[in-house]
Amino acid sequence: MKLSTKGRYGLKAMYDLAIHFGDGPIALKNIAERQRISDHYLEQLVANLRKAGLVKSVRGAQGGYMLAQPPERITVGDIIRTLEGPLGPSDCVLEEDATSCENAECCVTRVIWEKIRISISDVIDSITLQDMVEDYHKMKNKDHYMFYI
Amino acid sequence: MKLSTKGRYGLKAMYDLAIHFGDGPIALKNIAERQRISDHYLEQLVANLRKAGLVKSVRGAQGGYMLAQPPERITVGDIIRTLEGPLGPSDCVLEEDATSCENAECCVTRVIWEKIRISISDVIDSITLQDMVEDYHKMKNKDHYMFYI
DNA sequence: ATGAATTCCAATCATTTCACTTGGGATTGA
DNA sequence: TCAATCCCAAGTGAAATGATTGGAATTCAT
Repeated sequence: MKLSTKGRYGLKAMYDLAIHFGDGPIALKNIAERQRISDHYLEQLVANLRKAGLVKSVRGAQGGYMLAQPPERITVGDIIRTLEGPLGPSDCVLEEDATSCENAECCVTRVIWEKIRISISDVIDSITLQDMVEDYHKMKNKDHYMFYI
Repeated sequence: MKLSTKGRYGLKAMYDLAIHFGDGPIALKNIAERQRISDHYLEQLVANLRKAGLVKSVRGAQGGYMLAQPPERITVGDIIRTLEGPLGPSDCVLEEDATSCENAECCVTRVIWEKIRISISDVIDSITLQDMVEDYHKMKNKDHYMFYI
């Protein structure tokens, strides 16, 4: 019941881009260093985020990535779903493409999985990158010697 | 972000035992047939549930398993945690043995994982096997030709 | 113009996890 | 006594995970 590194690294990278929103393109190498992620691996994740329209890229020297929309318009759910696929603790309750089960109508355990799925969705859909940026600024004020992560 | 079959099959089996609570020992073979699970695989799961004190066994012919406590005293969370280990979308927020991260204090993404973990716990800790048995009886009344799953 | 920095793309790979299966031994009721 | 059951340990094939490798294309700075 864990998220894979795709979702975890991906959110870190998007958070990093949100902190630097408006600063022009940010090179993947810098994000990978700050967040301590293999840059080649991060590249694969960001490729998916780009295809999903969440980031845009600038090629060539001094190129990099930036959020395709302002931080308040991108939710944690947008990012996690892009990288992990449709959510749900069981295939029979996935947000999309739920595996049809002939007994879905009378499956008592299914009701549980659905509740879990909804509770997770509620959390991730209610948090935007802007919320995270604000958390960052609060933390920065408390302990001014710490850099964000 | 899925539960493994351990948690899913395990909950089905415990639900089956809850339906038959008070009927004496239920053979694993019967549970496996009704729930359409490999019986040898289920055996491994039930072994863990027994070690955790959630079921008790009767050996020999006409033996089987039964809930060690009444259905209202066993939660979905008890079962899932026994079979899947401590919950959490990331190692850094596991219910037990959270991997200590030197930056935990100032990690903004960690806050998200914690919220997800709590929302899942809230769901699974609030549902008992008795709740599921009641769901079963409601469904049975609606469509009396259907057996539970 | 050139070259360094960067994104883009495709393939490969080692390890781990998953979901079982296999093969038996121990216990007990009929 | 034997069939049914629980108990136990090990093995296994397939898939997923989390990368690494190697290079092509693009662009800015000089």
